[in-house]
Amino acid sequence: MTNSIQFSDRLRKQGYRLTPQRLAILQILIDSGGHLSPQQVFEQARELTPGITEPTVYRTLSFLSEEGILMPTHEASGSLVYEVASDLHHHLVCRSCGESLEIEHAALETLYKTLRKQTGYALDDRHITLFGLCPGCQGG
Amino acid sequence: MTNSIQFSDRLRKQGYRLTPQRLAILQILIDSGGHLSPQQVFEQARELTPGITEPTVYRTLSFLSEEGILMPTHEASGSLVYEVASDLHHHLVCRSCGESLEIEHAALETLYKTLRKQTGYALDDRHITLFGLCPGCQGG
DNA sequence: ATAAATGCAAATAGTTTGCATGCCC
DNA sequence: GGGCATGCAAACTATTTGCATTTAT
Repeated sequence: MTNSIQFSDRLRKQGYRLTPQRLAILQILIDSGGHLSPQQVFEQARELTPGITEPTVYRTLSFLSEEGILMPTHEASGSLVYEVASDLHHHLVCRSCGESLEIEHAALETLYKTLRKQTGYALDDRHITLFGLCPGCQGG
Repeated sequence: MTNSIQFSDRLRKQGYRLTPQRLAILQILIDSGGHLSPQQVFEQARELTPGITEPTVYRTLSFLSEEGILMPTHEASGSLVYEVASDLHHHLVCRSCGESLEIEHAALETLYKTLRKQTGYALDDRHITLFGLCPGCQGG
């Protein structure tokens, strides 16, 4: 259901332009179905729009994030990745094989509430990446 | 109770050397009582051991982390910080004023167990930084 | 004495900025 | 046509590496 067309009018109405570079970058993130680093996006974008440069990729990723179309996230490893902003969800990543899994925000709701009571802090992280070992990698 | 002397013998026995730079960096982290970035450590270290260089700070932070004396952590902002490795705990940071709070690992145990059941993943993050608004910053 | 750690300099990786040109609307 | 977006080049920041020298043991 997710496609780039639905963003077209929205952006145009705000006076922004739909360039091939922007569409390519958005399409790449949509097709990936997950999160990609700026460098990964750059490499894939070169195939769709030869001649595209890194600054454009970085600027576009920031732009689309400001528009709420993408969501930037820092993984625990410190690396920055982007993904299409959709429903609130978080990630589980296997330290061993790198496999990752989406988890619903509901899974964290309990923790948020508990901490709210204990500390008064109102947590608002919209995306957290948690690390561990997937079932397949736990075998001694 | 935490001081650098307890690490001395341990390191020496492994054939490592106790240099003024290493002791200074460790002391800085101990005194800070929290987490510091490599740059912050560097700035403070220059006062204790003039002439110290950035590569030394980076190498020492890595070294002490490998020895299990320090714990490196990536905050959600992507910046790398170090702190003295001690009991398992996590951090709550206020997005508005920056105030931070330690929370016990127990607070996350429930979440870990729930996710274990739901996904099979064995979570093992030993330090997570969560963001939100502290009580003082929640007021409209 | 000797191996480990430091300082210096330079390389590297990732990201950002300034500006003239190009192109979407 | 007008202004936003791009490409190019260069600057920047944080971090890492190589190597000769120093120094803790």
